[in-house]
Amino acid sequence: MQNTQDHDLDFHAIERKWQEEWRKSKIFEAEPDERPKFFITIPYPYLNGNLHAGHTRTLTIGDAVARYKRMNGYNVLFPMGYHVTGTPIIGLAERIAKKDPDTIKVYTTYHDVPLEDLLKLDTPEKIVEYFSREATKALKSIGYSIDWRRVFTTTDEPYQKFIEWQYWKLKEKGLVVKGSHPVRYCPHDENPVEDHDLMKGENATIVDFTVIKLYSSELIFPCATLRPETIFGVTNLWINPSGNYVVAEINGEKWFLSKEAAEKLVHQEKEVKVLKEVKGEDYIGELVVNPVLVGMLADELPKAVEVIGEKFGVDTSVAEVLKEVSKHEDRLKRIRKVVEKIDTVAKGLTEAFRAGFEGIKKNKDKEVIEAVEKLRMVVVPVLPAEFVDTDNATGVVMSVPAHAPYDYIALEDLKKESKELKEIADVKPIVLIRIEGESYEVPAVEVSKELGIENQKEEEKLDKATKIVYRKEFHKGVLLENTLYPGLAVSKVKDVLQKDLIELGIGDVFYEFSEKPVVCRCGTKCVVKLVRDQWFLNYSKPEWKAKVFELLDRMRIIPDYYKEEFRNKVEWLKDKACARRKGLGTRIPWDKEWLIESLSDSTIYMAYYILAKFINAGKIKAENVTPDLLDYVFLSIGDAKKAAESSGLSIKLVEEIKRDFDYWYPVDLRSSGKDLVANHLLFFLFHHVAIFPEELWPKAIAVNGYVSLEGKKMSKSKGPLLTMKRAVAENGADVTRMYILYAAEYDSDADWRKKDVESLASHLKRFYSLMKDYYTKDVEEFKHLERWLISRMQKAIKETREAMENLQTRRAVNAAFFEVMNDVKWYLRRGGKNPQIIFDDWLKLLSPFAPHICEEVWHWKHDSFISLEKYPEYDESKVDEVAEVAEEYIKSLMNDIKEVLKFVDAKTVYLAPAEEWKKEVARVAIKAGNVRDAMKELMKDERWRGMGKEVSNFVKRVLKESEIVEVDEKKVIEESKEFLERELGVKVVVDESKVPESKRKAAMPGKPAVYAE
RNA sequence: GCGGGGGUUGCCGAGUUGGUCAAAGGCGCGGGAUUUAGGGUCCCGUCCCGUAGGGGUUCGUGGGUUCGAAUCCCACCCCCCGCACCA
Repeated sequence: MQNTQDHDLDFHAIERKWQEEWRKSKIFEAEPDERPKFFITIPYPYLNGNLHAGHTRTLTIGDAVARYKRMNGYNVLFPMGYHVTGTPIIGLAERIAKKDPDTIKVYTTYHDVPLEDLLKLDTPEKIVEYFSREATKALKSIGYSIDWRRVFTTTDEPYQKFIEWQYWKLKEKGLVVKGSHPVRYCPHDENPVEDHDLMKGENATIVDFTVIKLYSSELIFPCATLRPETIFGVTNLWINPSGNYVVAEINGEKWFLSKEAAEKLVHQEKEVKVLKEVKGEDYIGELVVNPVLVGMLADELPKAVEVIGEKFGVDTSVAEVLKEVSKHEDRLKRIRKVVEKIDTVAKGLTEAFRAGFEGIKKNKDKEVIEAVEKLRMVVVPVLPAEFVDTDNATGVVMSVPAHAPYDYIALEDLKKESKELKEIADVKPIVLIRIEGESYEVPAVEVSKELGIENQKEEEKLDKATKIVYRKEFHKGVLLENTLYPGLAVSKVKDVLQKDLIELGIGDVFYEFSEKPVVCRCGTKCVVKLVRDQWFLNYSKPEWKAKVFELLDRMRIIPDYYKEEFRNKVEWLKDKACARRKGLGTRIPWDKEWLIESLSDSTIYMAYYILAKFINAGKIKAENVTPDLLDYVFLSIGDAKKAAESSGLSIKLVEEIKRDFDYWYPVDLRSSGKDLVANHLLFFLFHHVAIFPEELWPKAIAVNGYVSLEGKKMSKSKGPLLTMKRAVAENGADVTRMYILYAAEYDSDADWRKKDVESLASHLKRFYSLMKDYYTKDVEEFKHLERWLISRMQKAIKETREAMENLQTRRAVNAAFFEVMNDVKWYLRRGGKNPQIIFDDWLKLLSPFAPHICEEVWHWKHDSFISLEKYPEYDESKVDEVAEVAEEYIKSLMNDIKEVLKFVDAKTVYLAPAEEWKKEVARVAIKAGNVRDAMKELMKDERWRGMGKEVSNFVKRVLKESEIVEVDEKKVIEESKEFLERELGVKVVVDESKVPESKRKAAMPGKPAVYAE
C-alpha cells in the first residue's frame, strides 16, 4: 500500500506511542497552580452516532488553541463530556430494535458500526454506552489534549442533581413560567412530530394567520389573513364554491368555515361543534358586515339607513344604535360599541343594503344610490373564487382589490363571466396604503396591468404581481387616514392590529403551516396544536435580555461580525418551551410530569466539569450534590461548613472543590460550530447571566463552519458521513488535524477532499524526511543564507502567533507549515546546508497542529515534551532585512534573466546594475517615505501626472530598495553567481561595458540591466 | 420577508486601512529533471499578445470617486446560512 520510501514513517505507530506517553505522564490533567489559567470548552457532542468530520473540525480547533495556550505559559483546562438527553437516541433505539433498513444501512456504512454490534443497540442505554466508548476512542486516537478525568454523560445522576439545582435557581428568579405554544402535531400518534419523524414538509414553518370576524345576520365569517390591515379595504369575501364547508359552533359562536379548518381548530384550544356540513356555493351572495368599518363610519351610516328605510319600509332601529356609537370620539371605542350590538347591526345593515341594492335596479333614485354606496363600504358580499384553498386556514378570505392582484383580477373575471353577480361584484377598490416614493393610485390594479394579467388563471404572473405589491407595501407602505392607525408603517401594523382585534372580540389567531402538506411518518397529515400549560424559559423578559446584551458587549466573539449576529438573535429570541413529555433527561423538579428539554439542560454545564473530576474519582456521589453544596461552590452562597453538612462531604473536600471552581471559572473560550449560534450559544449566554455573578461570565466565543465531503453535505441520518475514527485510521491523526485546520477559516465551510488530504500527507512526509536528513546534524557554517532563513522564521513565528490569537487556524498552518516549507526549499536550492538551525522553532511552531510527529522528532534531540515547551517568540533582532532583500533581489533578477532567455538563445548574460540616474523621482519617494505621500508629492509635478501607474510602480521599486540599507547589487550578484549559473544554465558576468547603452538606461535601482548573447 | 455572510483567474481559496496585485497557497493540467515505473520527489509553466526583462484585458453587473480600485461610494443581479422548541 505505501511506497518503499514511506517505510520509515508510520504515522500510526508514532501517534500511538506519544498518546501513550502523554497519558502516562498526565501532562494534560490540569490542576490549579500559580500560572494563569485558560479554560477552553467545546460543546459536548450528541451521541446518536459516531463523531464525524464536523466534530473533528470544532474539536481540532479547540485542541490547537489549547496546545498553543499551554505552550504560551497558560495552565489549560480542556475537558469533554457527552450529551445524550432528548429524543433522538430513543428514536434510534426504537428503529434499531425494529431493524429499520434505512437506519441499519446508514449506521453500518456511514457510522462504521459493525452490523452485529449495531443490532445489539436496541435500548437508549446501550446506545449511550456504545457511542460514548467509541467517542472516547476516537478522541484519544486523534491526540486531543483533553483532561479525561472529567468526562461525564448528561444522564449521570449527579448531573441531574446539578440540573435540578439550576432550574430551582431559575424558578426562584421567575425565569421559568407557564404558557402555551403551537407545535407540529400528529393527530394519529397524538404526539408532537419531530424532524426525523416527518415524511413530508420539512421546510414548513408555523405561521399565525389573523382571523377577522365579519358578520352576516346569522353567521360569523372568519376571514384568515396574513395582512390584517387590509380589513380597512375589504370589498367582499371569497369562498370556494365547490369547497366543503361547515357551520359550526366555535367557542359558542356560530362560524362558517371550511371543514378542514373546523377539524384543525379542535387542536387550537377551541371548542368545536359542527352543526351542519354545507357547500360553498350555497353561501354565495350572502352579505356580511365589517364591524371595524361600521365603527369608523358610524357618523355617515344612520342617514343612509334612514333613506332606505323610508323608501322601502325597512326597519331602521340600527340607525339609532349607530348614532349612539358615533357619540364616541375614539375609534376603538366605537368599534367596541358596534361589537356589543353586533346582532342588531348585522341584521339592520344587511337588510337595508339588500333593500336598497334591489331597489336601485328598478328605480335609479339618486339618494338611494348614494345610500347604497355608503352602505357598500361596510356591507360586503360573499363571492365565489376557485383559488380559495379550503385547506388553508379558515377557507374564508377577505378580498382587497386595491392591494391584492388576485382579488382585483378575480373581481374583473366575475364581472365578465357572471350575470347574477355582475352588479354586486362591480365595486371600487378601497385604497388604504400609500407607498413612499411611488406614484401608484391603486397598486394592485396598476401592477396587474403592467404585467398584462388577463385573468385569474395566470397564476405565475399573479404571484409575481402579489410579490411586487407586497414587497413595496411592506417596506415603504404607510397607512392612510381611512384606517385605525394613520401614518403607521405597514411593517409595524400587524402586531398592533392583531392585538386590538382580539381585544375587541372580533379577532383571533389561526396557526397554519407555511407549506403543505406536512405529513407524519405514519402517513397522517399533521396539524398545528396549541400545547397548554407548558413550561417556558422566559427569554423575552427585557431585564434578562438587557443583561445578555451587557455580557455580549464585553465579550470577544470570533469572528467579530458574529457579534452583530448574536445581538440580533438575542433581540429575536422569544420564550422557549423547556419541558418535554418524552426523551432522556432530568425531570422538572417541581413538576415531575415534565422532562427538561435537552438544549435547556446544556447551558452552564461547563461548571460541572469541576465537579466531574471529584465524581469520577469517587469522592462525590449523587446524593452529595445538594443545593447548598452547589450554592457554595458556584455562587459563594453560605459557607463551607453548611455545604459540608448538607452534602455529607468533609469541609476540606468542599473547600478543595470550591478552590478548583474559583480557579478555573469563568470559561475563557467556548469554541463551537456555527449551527449552535441561534440556540445553544444563546442559551449559554442567557443562563450564565441568570445564574452567575458578572465576574463568572464567559469571556469569548468562537464560531467555525461545517465540513462537507467531496463537495457534498454530510448528514448524520442519511449520509454521506466521514467519521473521525475513519479519518484518523485512513490518514493518521496529524494529517487529519492539519488538513481540517487548513481547509477553511472561521465560519466558512471546509471541504474534505481525498486528493487534497493525500497531498497534505505527502507534504508531511516530506517534512519528516527533511527532519530525518538534517535535524540531528551539526551546523557547519553560518552565513548570509542562514541569516536569511532565521529571519524568515521570525516572520513565520509572528504570523503564526497573530493567526492563533485570532483563531485563524488556516492562516496559522499556512504560515507555520507551508511557508516555512517553501523557505526551506529555497534555502536548500540556494545551496544552504544547515536548515536544521530553524528546526527546533519549526517543530514547536507546528506542534499544536501536528503534535505527534513533532513530539517524535523533538525527542531525537530532547528529553522534554514538546507539548510543554515554550512556543517560539518573535525576535526582532533576528530579522535580517538585508538578507531578505538580497534574496528577493536574486529571485527577481532570476526572473528577469529567465524572461530574457525566453527569447534569446544565449550562452552568457551580462549584467549592469542601475546607474546614477532617474534619481529625481527616487529622491522624492525616499524623502516621502511611503508610497502614498510620495505619490501625492510627485503628482504635484506636471511631468508625472497622467502616468500615475508607471510612476507609482517606479516609486514602489525605489522605495523598496531604499527602505533597507543599500543593497550592494554587485556584491550580491557575485556571491550568488554560481547559483544563478547553475539555475539558468548560462554564464553570468557583471560588466557594464558589455551591456549596450540602450539597455543600460532601462536599469533601475534593484533591477540591473540585462544583456544576453 | 427579516437577519447574517458571500460572489476573485479551470476548481478550491488568500487578498478588502486604495498603490510591492495578473493577483499567495493547494488541486487540476502541460513540460522537464531524477541510474528515467505512466508511482514518489524536485523544478518550470499554466488570462491574451510579444524573437529582450514588455504590453493588453481581468476580480458578479452597470455607474461613480481617484494620478491610481479586486479593495471606497451608489444601483442592480445572483448564491449560502438561521428563523426555534430540534439536536
